[in-house]
Amino acid sequence: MPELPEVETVRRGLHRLIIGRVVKAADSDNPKSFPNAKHDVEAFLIGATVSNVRRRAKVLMIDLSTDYTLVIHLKMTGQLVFVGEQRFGAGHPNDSLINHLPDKSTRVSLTFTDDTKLFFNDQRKFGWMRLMPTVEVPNIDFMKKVGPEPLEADFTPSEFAARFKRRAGTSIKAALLDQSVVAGVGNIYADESLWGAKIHPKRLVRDIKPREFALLYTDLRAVMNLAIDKGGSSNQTYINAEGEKGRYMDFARVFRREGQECPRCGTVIIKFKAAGRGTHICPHCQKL
DNA sequence: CACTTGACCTGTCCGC
DNA sequence: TGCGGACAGGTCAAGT
Repeated sequence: MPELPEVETVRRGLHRLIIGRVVKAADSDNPKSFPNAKHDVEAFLIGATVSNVRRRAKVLMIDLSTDYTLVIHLKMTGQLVFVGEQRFGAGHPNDSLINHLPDKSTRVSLTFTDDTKLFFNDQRKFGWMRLMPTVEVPNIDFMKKVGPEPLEADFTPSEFAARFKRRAGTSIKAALLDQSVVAGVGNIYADESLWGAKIHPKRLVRDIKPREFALLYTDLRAVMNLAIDKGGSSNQTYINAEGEKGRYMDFARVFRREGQECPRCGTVIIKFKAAGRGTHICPHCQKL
């Protein structure tokens, strides 16, 4: 699923819903989804109070009163869904998304002392949840190499352009997807921002002009901020912490719009493979 | 080092 | 209706 805007949407929901709740039980059916030793879970998760919910790149961190943290990566199909005091009534839009939980994709279930629950669902099992000391989180390999947060106020256009230097020989799309260049960009917002900046995804980084980097910086931030505002993109499986879909796909300009007209010039949008991923462009606006 | 490709999984959709 | 293959919001460990 989830790129920065989707993970941020989940974070905001969890921040509102689970802080202060106390963990009573933790169950998992899949060691790869939750590879923690039982004695650690019993010592540092059971009985712990949720103190904060943070995000770095596409990684979520649920901080606990025990100075341990649940670190979570949703990868392609992960969901974190809170089921509260009352479930939705039959006929409610979220009814079918939440009321059946847990289901066959549930990898981890947390139960709080008030009997509310947090489910980690993940159809493809790529995602994971790990319990570790809070001070150790910055030392995991991913955190050490991940690039800056693109939406931070102090992230400048010149820093953005400079981060690409190391990837001069690859395509701009591959570089955008590289989490060590800039944090949080995935396939949807790579395509959307490259369309905004009128850059063909297969162009080499070394051939991108400073003026084009400036446009890409501006559009990437605009697209991600809009996506957060719309609650993310629900292309297939993504839902937020309350089981709701995001609405950014209603605003998408090229992603998954092959065969439809470019909203800027009317040329038919095409799809092909770039950087190993399905890629969408306007062939008139984005020339190689 | 920098770059590309396959692997990790399950489910769905599309063409025959 | 069945079956094979391609494909799906992401990283990694390998290979060159």
